[in-house]
Amino acid sequence: MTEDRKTIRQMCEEFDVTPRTLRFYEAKELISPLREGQKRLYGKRSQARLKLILQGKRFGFSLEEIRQLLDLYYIGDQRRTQMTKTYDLAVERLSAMKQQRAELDTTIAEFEKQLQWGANFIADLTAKEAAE
Amino acid sequence: MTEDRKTIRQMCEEFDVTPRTLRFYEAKELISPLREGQKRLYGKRSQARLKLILQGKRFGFSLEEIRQLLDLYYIGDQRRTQMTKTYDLAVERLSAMKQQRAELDTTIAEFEKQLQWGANFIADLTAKEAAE
DNA sequence: ACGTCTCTTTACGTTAACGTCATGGTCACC
DNA sequence: GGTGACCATGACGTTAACGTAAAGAGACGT
Repeated sequence: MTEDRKTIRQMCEEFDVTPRTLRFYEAKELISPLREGQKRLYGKRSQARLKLILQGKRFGFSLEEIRQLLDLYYIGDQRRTQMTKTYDLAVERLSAMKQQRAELDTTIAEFEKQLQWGANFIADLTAKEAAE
Repeated sequence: MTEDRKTIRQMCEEFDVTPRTLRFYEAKELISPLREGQKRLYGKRSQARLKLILQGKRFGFSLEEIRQLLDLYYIGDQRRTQMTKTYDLAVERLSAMKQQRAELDTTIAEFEKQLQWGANFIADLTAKEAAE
């Protein structure tokens, strides 16, 4: 028993979110912390899920999409049909991510070229003004 | 004169957006089409900008951020101070994008591992049921 | 007992990025 | 000269993802 249950405040500091955010995620059934009386206690599982949620957000997934992805990580005892559906969804998502990475690659490349051009432009401006 | 001014409807079809979206972008000063009487006419510049806007959106930039980035592409006659500021902003953004790509890479990797695990899990389930 | 934290729930407010009418002008076509 | 088709400008509605304020319970120090 690794005894690492954290209060809401501890969670907020560790993951840099507000209490409201955590309660919001709970309302959306993304996390389900334990209760000690009234107070929420976030165990290991909740912490791991929150980490995944924040990861997902950084890649532009909506909370609803993230909720579905979480099912992949925490399967448990579902029926296979349901699982397969989730799995298929994940496969799609993965290919979307690869597609996105490809686009990101070319965008970065173009962007770097553009930046180089911008740098030259600024250099030109500076030269001109020095010459006056 | 390449005479490729398009109406709002033509733009919508070509870029798969609604008229409302184009007017909205205009209100936010992201595009400024010409006018023929009352009607909007989108020239080459507007088309190029729209393309960039949609690109930016796919990478999670907000419209406001995109507006700033567009200044980098269409500089014109600004003062150097302003330019340099914009340039610096772009450099930051580029490094953010590279960072994002790195994260994306590891996420894809983890995700693939997880998917493999999920596939095995499903396979197990199937085997069990077949055995019953 | 009192004040002060930290937690709780409930509920209304906010921002971005449009969607969705409602209303009205203009032009070609029949 | 009416009737669509396409355009315009308001102006109000919508969704996601929280923010923020109100009101109250429980534990703790003095």
